[in-house]
Amino acid sequence: MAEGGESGGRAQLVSELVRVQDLVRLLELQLRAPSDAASVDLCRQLIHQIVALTDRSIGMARCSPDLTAAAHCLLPTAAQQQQQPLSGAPSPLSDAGSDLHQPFLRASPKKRKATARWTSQQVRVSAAGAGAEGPADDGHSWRKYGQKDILGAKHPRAYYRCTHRNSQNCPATKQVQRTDDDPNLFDVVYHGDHTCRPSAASTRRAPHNPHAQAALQGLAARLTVTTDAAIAAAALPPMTPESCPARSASSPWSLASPVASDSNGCAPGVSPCPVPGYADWGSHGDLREVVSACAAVSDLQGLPALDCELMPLECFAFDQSFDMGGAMPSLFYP
DNA sequence: TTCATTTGACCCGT
DNA sequence: ACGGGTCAAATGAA
Repeated sequence: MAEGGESGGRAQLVSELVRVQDLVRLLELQLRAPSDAASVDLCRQLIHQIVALTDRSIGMARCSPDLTAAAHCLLPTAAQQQQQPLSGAPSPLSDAGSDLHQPFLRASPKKRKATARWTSQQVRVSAAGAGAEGPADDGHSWRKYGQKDILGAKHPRAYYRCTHRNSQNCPATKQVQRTDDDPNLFDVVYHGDHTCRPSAASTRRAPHNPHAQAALQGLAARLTVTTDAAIAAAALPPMTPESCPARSASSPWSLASPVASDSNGCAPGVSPCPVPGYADWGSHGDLREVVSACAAVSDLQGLPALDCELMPLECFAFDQSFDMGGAMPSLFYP
């Protein structure tokens, strides 16, 4: 993206968010260490700092004149979210978003056997650390049951269902599609919740598995949690280059952080990695989602004596009661 | 032998 | 008719 001149406010906001990112990396490092009371305390301190910084960033974003327009575009009220139709998605990618979500947001399922009560969550996942064939393992075992070429999309969409669908009637499915603009990125749409029991999940990891950390790293550095409401927001009529000049017209999607800190040979250490995509953070939506990832981590703060090292990825679930009005997409600990 | 993947056909909503 | 989602037979890998 070619933003001509970045305002001081935005630069300051980005600076704040860079600090947030550094704190998240510190948190990641801390989570790698053997967890004891001291490390848990340190994690909590880091989380407090992250929360404080994100609060400041949000305040800056709301006060910054050149971001408020974008904020109006991207932060609809909860009432708006409920009222806005999901039409008008501009790209094949957003097609995956809007079209796929309609059956789940609207009462009537579009496809046969579609479950109207299903929820859906979208994430954009970097595949840099997981090979070119697909995004990293998300902790569940999936079985591919189909693949389709999607109109207007360069890459086919793969359909997966939970391996335990038959044995445990687990309704979870996901769709994975490589993004058009970046082959290293995958749009993953999760439908339904896993009802399969952990004990029966043959591919479950041992307690000290890297995926637990990958989950947190993903939150902080690789994943963009995009709720239905956010997708709806992305498809809002006001989201036009005219009315939303600060926003990139390329895609309603955004990558939480361009830094694949654990996958590009760039150690997720204290020293910050180069951030090649920062200049591309052209929208408040992008910034907001970075904040979201941080806030998701901060949600862990309230956990009693959370042993992050031992926490399995499956402990996370998307907070479906997420309120776009004032909160952020978050993960909760069931 | 079992399980996962591939892929063409089918179903269903628009 | 078209496009997206699912089914199920064929195939391959462990």
